Amino acid sequence: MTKGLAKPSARPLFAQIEELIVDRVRAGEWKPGEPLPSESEFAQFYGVSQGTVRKAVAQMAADNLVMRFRGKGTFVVSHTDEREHSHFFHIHDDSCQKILPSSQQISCSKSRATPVIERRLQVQANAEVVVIERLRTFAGAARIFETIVVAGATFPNLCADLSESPANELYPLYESLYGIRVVRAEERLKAVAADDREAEFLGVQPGTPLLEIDRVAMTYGDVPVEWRRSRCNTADHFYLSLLR
Amino acid sequence: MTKGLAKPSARPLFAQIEELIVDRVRAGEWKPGEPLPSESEFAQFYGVSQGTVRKAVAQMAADNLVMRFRGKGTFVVSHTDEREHSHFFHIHDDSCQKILPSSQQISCSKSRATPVIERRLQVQANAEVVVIERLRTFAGAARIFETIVVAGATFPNLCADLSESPANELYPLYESLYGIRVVRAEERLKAVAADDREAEFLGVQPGTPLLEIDRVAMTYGDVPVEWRRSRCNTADHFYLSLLR
DNA sequence: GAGTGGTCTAGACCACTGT
DNA sequence: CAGTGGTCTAGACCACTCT
Repeated sequence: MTKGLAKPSARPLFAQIEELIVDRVRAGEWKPGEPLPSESEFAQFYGVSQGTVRKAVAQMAADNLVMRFRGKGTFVVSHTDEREHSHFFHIHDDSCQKILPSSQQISCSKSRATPVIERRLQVQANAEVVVIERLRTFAGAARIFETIVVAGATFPNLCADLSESPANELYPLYESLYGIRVVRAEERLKAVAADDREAEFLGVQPGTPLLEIDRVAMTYGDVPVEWRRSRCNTADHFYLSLLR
Repeated sequence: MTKGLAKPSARPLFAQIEELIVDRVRAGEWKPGEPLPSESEFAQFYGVSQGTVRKAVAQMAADNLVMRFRGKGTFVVSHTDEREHSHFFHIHDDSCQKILPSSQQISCSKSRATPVIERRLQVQANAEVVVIERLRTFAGAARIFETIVVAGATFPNLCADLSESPANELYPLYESLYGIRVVRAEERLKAVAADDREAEFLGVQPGTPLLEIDRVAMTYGDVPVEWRRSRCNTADHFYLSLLR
């Protein structure tokens, strides 16, 4: 009957509603795992039809920000969820089974951002950062040497937190201890030669080809959270990429 | 008012309509680049509401089977489209520009399927296949050595076709000459050492780390069409993978 | 102006989960 | 049972394209 908010805006109503709800999720109004208000509640609150709210929330579900269950409700996704474990991990073994590696920490220390880190993490020149080195193992064999860098300002006590409760997966920890949810990532893949240190940790000859995965993980609004460089021995494994 | 087809089926109506329309596209009722009937025509034809057709066709658009333009209509996508060029090509240079390589054919010949080809291309043991070798060049430098295998039964005259009209991109050619549309692909990435032949073509030392991309390209219904192994010198380039 | 896809509404019915 | 999300319908209006 009436157009509702009747804004002369170019953006569709459902996209505006989506943005409003995403902002509230982002602000922590509902924590990971908690239910959002129902469609009808949102519709009443924003003065739009239920169909418009549905389209907004459906888009959030497609973006993996929320999960919907018929008869139960809509819930903020959490890296703590079983099904979210290893969401960004794409290594499979040669028989095409998805791998769940264990992690062993080599070091954790504070340092200063190098130029490449400044650019990829979008931090100030010479900013304080936390650097973690880890070795990841599948089926008893060390396969990945991993260097992880996060901003010290954002994760002030990460090394202490990790020594208190060693974590196999870091993203659930970022979420539970620092309230930061990784929602997307960009990975750049190259083939490189193992240097001496990597070769020793991975038990291969220096110069052995390794698959380098250079990842920037981002939270809402494409804000970088973590830079990670994984060097993988892909003798018995591969990185799976599905294109449509 | 009425439920329409009123099937007691578990699958939603829109999904059934989608399947019916996809089957017709697949059968070639509308060729790549041609317009589909309008939403209202489909709605009348199938005896469902326009909204249900909309949902079906929207899903096809999300799967990249069709493209929709307001005021114009819905069109079967074609690899001949400008914007579909290099749709499955994910190599960028280190300044993050997407690369459009040129291709130089090294060889094209008929051969017999090896066990790995049988499995990946899902052809009979010892089936006739066409094997193409190509060298791909960016900015004057050879960067990718590529081996391509397709079923001989499906592409009987491919070598002759290629010598007649050398093609930089093969998928538009599969589509225009054989009516086969590649709609999705699975890529497996590894780091490998260059063998002597690859090293010579790529101008590197044997043993140099190369990024291997092992791709199976598929048409409708996940039927394999082509197997391709690309070995890339990633000294100045990377493979981009976006995770959400 | 007629036809296209895109948005928005309002209401009905369904399947499912909780109590 | 009331409440949730999921499907389907019917109709209105809009922005855009072609003729």
